[in-house]
Amino acid sequence: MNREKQLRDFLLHGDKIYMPRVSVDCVIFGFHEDQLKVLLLRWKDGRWCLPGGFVKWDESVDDSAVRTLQERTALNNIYLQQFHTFGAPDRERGKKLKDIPDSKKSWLRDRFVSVGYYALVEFSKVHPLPDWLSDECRWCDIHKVPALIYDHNEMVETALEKLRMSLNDHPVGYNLLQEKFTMPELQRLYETILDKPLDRRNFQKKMLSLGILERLKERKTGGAHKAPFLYRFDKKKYERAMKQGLKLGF
Amino acid sequence: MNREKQLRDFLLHGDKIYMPRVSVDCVIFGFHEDQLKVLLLRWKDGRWCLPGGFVKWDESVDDSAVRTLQERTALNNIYLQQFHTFGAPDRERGKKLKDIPDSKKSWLRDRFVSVGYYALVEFSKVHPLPDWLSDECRWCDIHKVPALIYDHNEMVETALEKLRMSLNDHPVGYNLLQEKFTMPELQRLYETILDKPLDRRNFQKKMLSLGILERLKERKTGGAHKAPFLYRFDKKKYERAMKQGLKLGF
DNA sequence: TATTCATTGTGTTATCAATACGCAATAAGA
DNA sequence: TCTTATTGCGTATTGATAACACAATGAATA
Repeated sequence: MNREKQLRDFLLHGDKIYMPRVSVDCVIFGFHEDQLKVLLLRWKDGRWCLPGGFVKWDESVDDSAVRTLQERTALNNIYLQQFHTFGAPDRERGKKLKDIPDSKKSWLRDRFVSVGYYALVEFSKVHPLPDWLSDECRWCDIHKVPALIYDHNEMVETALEKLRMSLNDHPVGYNLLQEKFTMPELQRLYETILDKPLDRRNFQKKMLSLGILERLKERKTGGAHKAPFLYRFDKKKYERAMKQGLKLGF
Repeated sequence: MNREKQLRDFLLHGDKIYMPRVSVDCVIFGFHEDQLKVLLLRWKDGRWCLPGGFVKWDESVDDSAVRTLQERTALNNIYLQQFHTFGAPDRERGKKLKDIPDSKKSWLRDRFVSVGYYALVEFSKVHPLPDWLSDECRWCDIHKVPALIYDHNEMVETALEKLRMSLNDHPVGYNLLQEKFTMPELQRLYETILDKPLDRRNFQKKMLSLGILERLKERKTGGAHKAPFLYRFDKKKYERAMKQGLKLGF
């Protein structure tokens, strides 16, 4: 079988391409139907995990995260942020490599330290792709993440905390929403990330006061009530405001 | 010579104790004479670097940072914070291992990824100790850091940025100052870290409003002017306030 | 067609925090 | 004793945040 040969070759000779002891894992956030989502992989043995990968000898750790992201989402120019490195000695304890011949000689045998990144992507543009070890790659509601391998649940938690903290300096809506969006949509994004309700009117006031939004003439029709305006980020004003550092203060 | 044998043994067999490819570097901050300081090492070849070390096979990356700290400062219970991982493929380019026999076989040969930590210590309690590769371990003013090896200058910059950002959530004075201190001393600490002047009266008002300081009956005499009160942190109130998250807002 | 209803857009007011100062008290030196 | 730089405490002003009122709208319903 071809895949078996591929796996065996990876186990025994992967260290010619990849640096041992260091890996990368990505918490990829998306926003859909008023819910914050993360992208998960299901291994052939049924267990769930975060998208991740290894670092090539001649590439930076950051670049290996970019590569992982591209391979799983088919997206370029992704907003990516290193958030923490996980280095417990037993973090990969488990049945890794079990039943695989020659695994004792593999470069994967001993412990790995993993550098965690989180990414913000536009949900509708993503086409999730499983890797060659996985059967499935799909979005999962942030509140319904199943048990993941190793310390990956902790990674999701930590990534969400860091995302929350960066909320005051980085208008994450720019990366998570579609180009055109309504004020209620933007508000629900913030409410979902912060996990608390915000006053509708004060939220709108604060967002508009930042001067980074452009109101379009269109409205979003089709809803059952008053049609809200559509907005988009004004890229120039957005970047000018970012340099001076936003202060949202939620 | 004994030291040469020790070095050779470390180069050839260190990987029995230490995990290759991953290292740890520490930016150790202290505060003395109104200046923020970092602890630096001078190698036998004259170059300066940050205190760092390697990760034992059975210890966590965090623990290896704690061990490094203890070995350089002879302190326990140090406030330590992982702040970034540095993983450029050429970050150790230079004359590492040059002129050392058998270096081609060493586990140190290829690239390392380094996990950066910063520490806050009480200057007066530290007894800087060089490691076995260094001649000297001493404090250096944050504004006068010389050229350091590899990417260590970038590490200092990044650590300072992160320290600044954490200033609003963590009253760093608790870790950097002596037990008893005056309000002007606390203010100058903040001014040094933020690199900007603060209004004396508003600073005092805000600090006292946090309710984590205890004013002592003593005053600090000996100065050329009005004797300021001495304060210390009220540990219970301090920790209670920390759980709810301080908001300093400088 | 008129009515109902949930939702949106735009205010106003009250409260709290941050900033900019004024001034008396004080310790050391002249 | 007087001067000087500094400390402790206080107030006025400004600005931001939080709480709430109300008219406008678009679809569903009677």
